[in-house]
Amino acid sequence: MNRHQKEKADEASGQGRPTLKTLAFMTGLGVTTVSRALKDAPEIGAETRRRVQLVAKQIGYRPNRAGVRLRTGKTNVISLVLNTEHEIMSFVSDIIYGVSEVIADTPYHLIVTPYSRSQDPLDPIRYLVETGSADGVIISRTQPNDPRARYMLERGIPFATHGRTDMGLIHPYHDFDNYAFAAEAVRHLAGLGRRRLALLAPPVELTYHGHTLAGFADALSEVGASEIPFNTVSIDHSIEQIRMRTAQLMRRESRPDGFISSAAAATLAIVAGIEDAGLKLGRDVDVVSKQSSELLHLFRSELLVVNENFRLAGAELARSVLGWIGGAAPGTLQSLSEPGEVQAYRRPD
Amino acid sequence: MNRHQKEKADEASGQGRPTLKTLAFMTGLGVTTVSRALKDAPEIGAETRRRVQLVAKQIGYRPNRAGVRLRTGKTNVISLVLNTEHEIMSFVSDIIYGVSEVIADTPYHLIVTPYSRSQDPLDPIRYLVETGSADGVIISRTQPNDPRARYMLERGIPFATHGRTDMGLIHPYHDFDNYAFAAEAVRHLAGLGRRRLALLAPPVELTYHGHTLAGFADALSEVGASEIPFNTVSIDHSIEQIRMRTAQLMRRESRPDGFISSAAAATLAIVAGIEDAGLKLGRDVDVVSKQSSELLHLFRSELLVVNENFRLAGAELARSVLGWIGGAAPGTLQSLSEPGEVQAYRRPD
DNA sequence: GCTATATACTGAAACGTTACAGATTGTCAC
DNA sequence: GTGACAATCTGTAACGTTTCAGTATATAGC
Repeated sequence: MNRHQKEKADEASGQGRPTLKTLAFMTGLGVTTVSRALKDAPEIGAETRRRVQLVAKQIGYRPNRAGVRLRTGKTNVISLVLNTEHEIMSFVSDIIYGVSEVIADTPYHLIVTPYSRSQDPLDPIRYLVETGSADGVIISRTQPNDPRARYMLERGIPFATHGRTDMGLIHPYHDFDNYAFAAEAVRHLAGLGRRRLALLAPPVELTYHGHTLAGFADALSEVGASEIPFNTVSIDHSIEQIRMRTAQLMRRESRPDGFISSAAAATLAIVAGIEDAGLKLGRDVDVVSKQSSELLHLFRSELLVVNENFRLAGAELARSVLGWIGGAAPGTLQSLSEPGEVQAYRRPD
Repeated sequence: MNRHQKEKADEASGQGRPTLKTLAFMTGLGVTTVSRALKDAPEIGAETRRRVQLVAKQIGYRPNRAGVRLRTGKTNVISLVLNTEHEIMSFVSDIIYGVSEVIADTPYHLIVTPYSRSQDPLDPIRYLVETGSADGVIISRTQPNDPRARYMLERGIPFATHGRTDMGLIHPYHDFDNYAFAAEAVRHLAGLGRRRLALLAPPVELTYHGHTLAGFADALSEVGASEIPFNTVSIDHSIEQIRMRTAQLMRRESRPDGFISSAAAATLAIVAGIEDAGLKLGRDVDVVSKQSSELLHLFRSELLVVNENFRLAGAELARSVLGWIGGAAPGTLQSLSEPGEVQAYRRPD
């Protein structure tokens, strides 16, 4: 053993985190061989492969992310891009948990990339792409003509959108079927004898605003009910504004006898507005609302709810992005979640 | 210009992402000089420094994270470690937004590291430390004797805890003053003539369980009120269980005339339980609850609330970790957030 | 006994960065 | 004119990984 080799050995047996060099020294092989043995390359003997993998497991070898990333450009990172002002609360944590669930036994890390209202929504995307900070991206608040999706499609970076686009371009997405939700809600209200329905919709710029309106309109004509316009507010407005507008609406002669709400927080405001006007839920008016956690029935037992599972959405989105990174065709990574039945309150046993 | 230099130049002017080499070529300097000029090293001439920085800005140079990380070990990552089952929803997103706000104009990225109930809470921490995946860590669900804090303290990795420990060890934290919250709540209820108070506390293993109980007990004896034990459930229990236990309690002869609740979701269950027992909020019993968003008053206007700002907590936690990374003394990075007044509902104008 | 070919392994280079150890000037004291 | 010293800049090596271009040995064909 010459001086050069001696030094190498000394380094490799040092107590720092084990590297390929450590493994190479311990097995008596070259780093190249070790590197290949660990990824089951065919040109490595079966016996050697097993031996290397055994030693690696024994000493708890874990590839250095910076080394891999520098050499290959692979970051092993998925970025979830969030709007810090608009995103509804519970929504966010559920999505995060869903994503986490899926990437838990992969080498991927989840980084949260925020942007605020004041910024161009493209800013964080540009940052991610320009700096190569992620292998895949998940975005929400998807628009029919979404510049972010277009941008990422142009650059060839894998992504998935929460909600669909409408640009004639194919990309992975997960969406809740808001057309079906609105239509079912209308039918349910019609079944209760309600005939004059108001819709508190998502903000116009988002794709699912259109879906929701279409489901609402189609079912209205199907059941022969009519719409009471309520489009001066959306679920993005403040609780106070929604409450006030609802109260105003309910004091009119031509008030609705049914509401459909696209978000649980907004529903609280609607109910408050209804009661501000001196009317009673279940008697003067019925409300069907989406919710993502089972809380609305505690709020008012007269509420009618449809559940939207955001944890599932997060999981599906993560699966889609990983699939695209893994080489699957984007068109095969799209999913739509169907709403369950409209649920009335059932008293606990 | 010899062949060797020519090649270098060709590479450096290529259209890939600019690196130090690109800058070195453009300015006619060496990479070492450029590297130093960018970080304002004193041995670089003022004029050169300006020139390099100007060019860097012009062509949008951004240091390659993998390069820095490999060379220095600095990850520029803060990890937020979350329990995917227990963490209350809105809570999580607010903390994330708070952290994001603070690290927005730093080179730091936020990664979310989840762990589930089935796992040892130390697992994710060990992973982060062993793989050197983060420069700083934020943990929640802090316990009086917290193995995670102890572990990180031993390894010398900067972290901050949401909630305090009680091990005689010094580390950064941010906490809400739950002692003051419980005490104020008791005083407020006593002021309304309530004398028999029940507390729905945090789970026993968390540090703030103790704080809350202490504030509750101290104020009880101060105002001469008594406790109706309600310790078969905590805010970690399911909505259904809390509701059922509350209803049971309220049907007893010795029922409380006041409740204090440490979490908004649990408060919904308490109110439901109260009403299940045929009693009326504000008449038979008053409830003081913490909340992190202004929703409880919409739920029942009779509720009394104290606000806890989790976005602020996230921001403080991020500042603490960054401070520690930056070399500040851990003991100077501790903060306690005082609760505001107990708020009754005020009708909107 | 020779070449061709497959098998199993290896060293060197490169990704972008920073730290170390110089190298080249110019200035000043004497 | 010489030595000392500060000011400013530079090349090389290293972090851990993968890829490229081999090398060495054994097997087979003829």
